Amino acid sequence: MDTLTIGVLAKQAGVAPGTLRYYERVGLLAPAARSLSGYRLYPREEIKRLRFIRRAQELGFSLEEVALLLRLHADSAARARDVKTLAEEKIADIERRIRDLTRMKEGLNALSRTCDGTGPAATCPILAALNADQNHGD
Amino acid sequence: MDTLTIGVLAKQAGVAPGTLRYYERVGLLAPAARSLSGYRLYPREEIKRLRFIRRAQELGFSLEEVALLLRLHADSAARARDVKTLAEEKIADIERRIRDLTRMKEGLNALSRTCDGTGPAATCPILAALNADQNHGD
DNA sequence: CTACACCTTATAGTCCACTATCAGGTCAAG
DNA sequence: CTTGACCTGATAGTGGACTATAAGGTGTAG
Repeated sequence: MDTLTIGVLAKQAGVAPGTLRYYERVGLLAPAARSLSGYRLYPREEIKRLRFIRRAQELGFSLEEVALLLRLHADSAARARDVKTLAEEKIADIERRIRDLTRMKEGLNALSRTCDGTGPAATCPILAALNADQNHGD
Repeated sequence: MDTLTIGVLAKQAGVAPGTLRYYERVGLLAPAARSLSGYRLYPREEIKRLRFIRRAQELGFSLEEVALLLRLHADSAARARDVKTLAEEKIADIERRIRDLTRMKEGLNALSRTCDGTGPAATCPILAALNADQNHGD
């Protein structure tokens, strides 16, 4: 037959069987057909959907957003504009996170440069800065 | 008296009272002294420790790492080198996260550029790319 | 016929840093 | 003496994406 059990599909997709059950529970995968004994039987092309999910995840989309992308994909009334908007919002979101991280990194770099890494921690300007009475930057 | 109740200290530190109880539970704050009726009574200088915690958090340190920094700060045998190493590891960690996010952003930008945002989603090259049989980049 | 690998569901746990809720005790003002 | 704002501890919930465990049923090779 041209159907896959959960373990086979999971292996092909590079995920755990439990992940597929989880995806079904949260509505990311449609409930699979069942064998007489209750085993899930997936059509071979379900691997495509799983690849879609993984790629979208790698681009930073949450599973909820992936589900929306999949709905847009299946909806003949959906507009390309909606997809592009999602992508652009995600880009903006990622840029915000990069800015936050960059700010942290710069703060750490500034502190790190003040410490020559010798002597007791009591003399470490990094700890001194964290412990200062006033605020450092503002 | 020169002690603060949990609500007053929390307000001065800009956190919720529950946060201070939580910090005590996880060992970030020493158990506070108690009034006869069991109220926590904090010395006024505890605000310094809370500021230390907040600053370190803003630099990207987890509470566990903050606890370590505080231990180094209190330990006369600790070396400045250890503090600097922590900072450098955190910088490297942040740089990794920035690289991951940058990769995502570039992937999204590449896809986003391919879509002119007109027409039905079925024609959207973003969805087409997510849905492709082969892998996009490799 | 018996291993053994697979499958099923339900439920709970993970990480992190809190936040919320509950049932009750305390303190100060009016 | 009551009201209301505070405090206490214990316990559970949040978000996100799973992972783990338990107790059982199934499929197949030897």
